[in-house]
Amino acid sequence: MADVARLAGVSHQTVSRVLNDHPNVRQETRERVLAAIEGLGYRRNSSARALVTRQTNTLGVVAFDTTLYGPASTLYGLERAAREAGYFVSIVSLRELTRDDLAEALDHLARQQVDGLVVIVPQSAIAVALAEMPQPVPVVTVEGDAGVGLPVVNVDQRKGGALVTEHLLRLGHRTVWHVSGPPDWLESQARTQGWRETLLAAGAPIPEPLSGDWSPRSGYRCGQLLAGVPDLTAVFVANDQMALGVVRALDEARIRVPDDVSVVGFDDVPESEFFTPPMTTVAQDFSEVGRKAIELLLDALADDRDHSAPAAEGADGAYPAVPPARIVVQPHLVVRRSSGPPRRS
Amino acid sequence: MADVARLAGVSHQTVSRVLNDHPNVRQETRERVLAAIEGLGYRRNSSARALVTRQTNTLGVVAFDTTLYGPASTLYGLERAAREAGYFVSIVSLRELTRDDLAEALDHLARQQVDGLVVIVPQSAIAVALAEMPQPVPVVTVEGDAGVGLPVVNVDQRKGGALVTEHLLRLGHRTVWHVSGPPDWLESQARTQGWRETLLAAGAPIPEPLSGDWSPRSGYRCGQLLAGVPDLTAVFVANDQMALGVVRALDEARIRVPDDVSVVGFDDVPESEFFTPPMTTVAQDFSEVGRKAIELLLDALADDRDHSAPAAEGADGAYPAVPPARIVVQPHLVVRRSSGPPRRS
DNA sequence: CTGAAAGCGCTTACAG
DNA sequence: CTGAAAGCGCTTACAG
Repeated sequence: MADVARLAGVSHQTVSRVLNDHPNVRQETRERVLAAIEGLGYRRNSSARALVTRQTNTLGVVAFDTTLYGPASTLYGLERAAREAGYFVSIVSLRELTRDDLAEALDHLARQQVDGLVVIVPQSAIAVALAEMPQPVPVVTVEGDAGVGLPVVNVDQRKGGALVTEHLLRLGHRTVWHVSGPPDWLESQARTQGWRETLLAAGAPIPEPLSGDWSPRSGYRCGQLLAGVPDLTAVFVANDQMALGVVRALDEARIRVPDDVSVVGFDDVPESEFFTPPMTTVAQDFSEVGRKAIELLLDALADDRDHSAPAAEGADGAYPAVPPARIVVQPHLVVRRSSGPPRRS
Repeated sequence: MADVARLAGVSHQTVSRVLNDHPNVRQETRERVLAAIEGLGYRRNSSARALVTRQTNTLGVVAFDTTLYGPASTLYGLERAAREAGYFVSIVSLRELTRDDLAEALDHLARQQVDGLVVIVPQSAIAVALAEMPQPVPVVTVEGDAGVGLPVVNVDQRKGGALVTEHLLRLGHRTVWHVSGPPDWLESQARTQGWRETLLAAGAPIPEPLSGDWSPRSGYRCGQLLAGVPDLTAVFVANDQMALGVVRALDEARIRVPDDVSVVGFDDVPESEFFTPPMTTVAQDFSEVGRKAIELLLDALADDRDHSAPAAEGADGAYPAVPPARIVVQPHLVVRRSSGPPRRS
């Protein structure tokens, strides 16, 4: 910066001014400085800047199992939105969904002095744990709505479960069986709730749901159980991977999809259109979720800056009690060949 | 830090010494300082530290399409290994695989002053472009071996292609058709090469390969073409997603897998075991790739520090010309039901 | 083994 | 519109 100042024939804080788009710089001076910057290939030292501004311009993301399509897509949306807003993104993937791992991740990111955090917290216990941890910086949660008072963006999973169930009922099925995800996952709970409520509203019998761990293998095991159910005509499986396993197990039991049994998944992974048969499923706009989360976080950061200015605060310095922001993204049903009317028996 | 020093009754650089595990601190002093740190919940300011040490302790990763299983898994391995080594990881996903996007990504990461970079460069043109760009910090490439002189870790894709082809020939197929990935992808080229060499060595006819873009849809289109090939008995498809599409298209043409035609994929995505039929494929240890890449990068960083010390350098300050490091991870064949002996016609 | 001093490269009131 | 000065919170020779 000193070099730039010298070459442009100004002081170094004038250089700083043009770098920060300060208004009080004469046009001609600005141009001279810009030329010097260009000529020297100068690049501002971000550490020095962070030291004085107390902002690192980096956002932390903590996620779980980013090899799955959903988290990976959300992460992609987050990264893209953050970068477009001029932020760096630092990521940590949890090995396990435990309180300790989460605490460690937050600690790691705090060490880096991120300006804000987005945490993907799929389990209720984890959402609660997160809410109880000290939060030195603004936090936005994704899929973490356990009513714990943190800002959240999520997909309306309950609606998704309802869409599937309505679809199957409308096709003429008397009821719909269900393979849920792990019971302690929020997404899993909401999808199951949507399914149950819809059956209830329709006066349809409500079978005992089976549950898997999202993996195709667990779906396969549930499928083997389902193959023994008399009168089975329709199954709602809580994700596409498990649905694939269910179809496989039914196939091995000589039960045809959709001729004998309709199977519907959830997520609309890119493969699902090419499963045998192509899978009816629910699409979620993960990128949108990522974008919205960053939007919310940037809003929170801006609020934070406003409030830290010693302006119109309450006497006790407390923030006005605004309810935490909530953004809900709507899913939609994608009908393919794995679902159809029940076979007349 | 001043607070800690005061509480411990020492100067602030003694605090710095215990923080940096400097040997010259009396045990008793160290303990007093540690206690003060604990008591105050003190955490070192990383920006200030980075400013003076010129190390941010963060590694940059640039990847393309991290929603795919391979890149997502590699990223996971990278992140985990980096964090275990005490590094932060900052990620940028390329929207498009172009020179401009790559340059922009590197610029972004340079702005953050990462200590080192791992770049996943699947296309030959991109590998070349990367090699030509100025590299202010050590770089390790993944799947980027275009002989451009950068350190690289990759999977032996050629071997993978050979494993598949040998497997099918051994089952008794006269030859093996091939659906490759995009021709400008290095992984694609290597898999095709392994296939071709194996057919050649066996004296088998070499059909003209089809090619897709890794998506299930493109596999589906190729499958429709293959359905019209007389004498078709075996196909090697360059990834599992496309293989899924191929199977779907064959199925629609009433061609049964594996009864009529054997199909083999590549990658061993978690779903492939539950496809209908379960897919024979090639497994790659993506986490291992990630770990090795970080290992290589950390080595390079250590070398860099050694060399920047004004020790035993050549007169011109040039580094000794060691060839760039290369790590090759071996893939292995996973045989499932989608491949079998040809039908006697 | 420990402390006083300088400096890393910026930004930010404060003057002019 | 522009500059001289202080300071952000560390580390690192340099003394003692």
